[in-house]
Amino acid sequence: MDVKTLCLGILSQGDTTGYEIKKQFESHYSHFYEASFGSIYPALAKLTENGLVSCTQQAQEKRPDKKVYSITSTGRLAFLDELNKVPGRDHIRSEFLATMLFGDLLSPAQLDKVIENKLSEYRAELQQMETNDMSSASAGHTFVHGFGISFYRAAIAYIEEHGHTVVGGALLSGPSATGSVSDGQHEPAPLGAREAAE
Amino acid sequence: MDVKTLCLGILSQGDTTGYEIKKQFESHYSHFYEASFGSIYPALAKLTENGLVSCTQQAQEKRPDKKVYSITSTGRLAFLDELNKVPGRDHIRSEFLATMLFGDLLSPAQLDKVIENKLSEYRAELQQMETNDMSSASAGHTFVHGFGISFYRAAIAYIEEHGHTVVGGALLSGPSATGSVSDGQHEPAPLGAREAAE
DNA sequence: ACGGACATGTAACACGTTACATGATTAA
DNA sequence: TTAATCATGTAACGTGTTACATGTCCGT
Repeated sequence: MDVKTLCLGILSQGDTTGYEIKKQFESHYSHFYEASFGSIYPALAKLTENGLVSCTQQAQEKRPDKKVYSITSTGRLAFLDELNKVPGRDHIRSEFLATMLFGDLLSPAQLDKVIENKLSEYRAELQQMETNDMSSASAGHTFVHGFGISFYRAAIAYIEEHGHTVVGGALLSGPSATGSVSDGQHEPAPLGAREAAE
Repeated sequence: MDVKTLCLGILSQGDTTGYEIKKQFESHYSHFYEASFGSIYPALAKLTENGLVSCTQQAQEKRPDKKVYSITSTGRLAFLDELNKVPGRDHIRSEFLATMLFGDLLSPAQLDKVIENKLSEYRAELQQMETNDMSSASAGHTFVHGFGISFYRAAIAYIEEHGHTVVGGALLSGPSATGSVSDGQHEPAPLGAREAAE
């Protein structure tokens, strides 16, 4: 689902501006979709060009004209059409998991740090979501919000329970995992000319 | 994490070809990363150009030369360097969730179909993962595999428990939204304050 | 005869990010 | 004065997908 469609969806819930749409992405949608101004404004322009939304310019004293967008009936149909498509597969894009996948290459201390970091990140995210007031949200929003919470809970529980197995694995297969591991503050190898020929 | 880095990681586990790398993406990595030939081959070429991998051409009778790539020591360092970066935020990219978000626009029947479809998809995925033999996998692979399983379990449980709330919501927001539904004992607020004191 | 596995690669295209450009207002 | 918020937009760039090009071998 691209930014154009997501904008259309947001506009289906009420008229608003590009600036506001960005803020919505940052607040409720940030856990599974995001968008920057560089994609939102062109998306809105394109939608207008295609007649899926209309735009009312509101002159403002000392600021750029505020452009309030409204979804048109054509736009509503197009969005419904999009919603009726069979949704594609989900993807968990996670650099954390990628790191764990190759965790055997890291020292136990580093792995531990990565795990603890992600754990507190997840916990913070979870707490923030749990304190969110959903009482005035639509059923759909509430559902998705709850999904996010349940994802974070499962992830936290899993990592708490199994994170150590990777650290253990690293200990066993580490070529030079001697006691001198010290803190993660060690000199990382130079590898300078890596991008030299770019 | 881009395809170049992922290829480097795969090559850190043993020499192989571009074709084989693609197959690995399809088999164990498909749940959270993927890549096509159109990105793998150029990535390998770039890595070779930068000296992070080396390539041994193996002439074959009636096929293009098979190119077996090996990670170099420079490549190993570069990959380690990458792993030591603080991993970025995770993202759940899900068209299913996007659909649910705007679920109020769909008819109960359609919503139900979407939910049931996703549920069987998840169940199939889960079953496939659960029957996977991980006994010879590294600790990292096992961890990530388990993470996936626990994600699918949580998702299935959540949808089973709360999917109906969205369908219910759609029913309520119909043309005649009788304001008398307030029996206080109803479905809203699935999660959130539920176990705040856990 | 036809599709699929093997095996590599290129080019056009889509889509999004980052950084820049502009510029007023308000709170620390 | 510094930063944030308001408000819109463009251009360069990165990164990846899709579709194409090339050609053999094998099973049905």
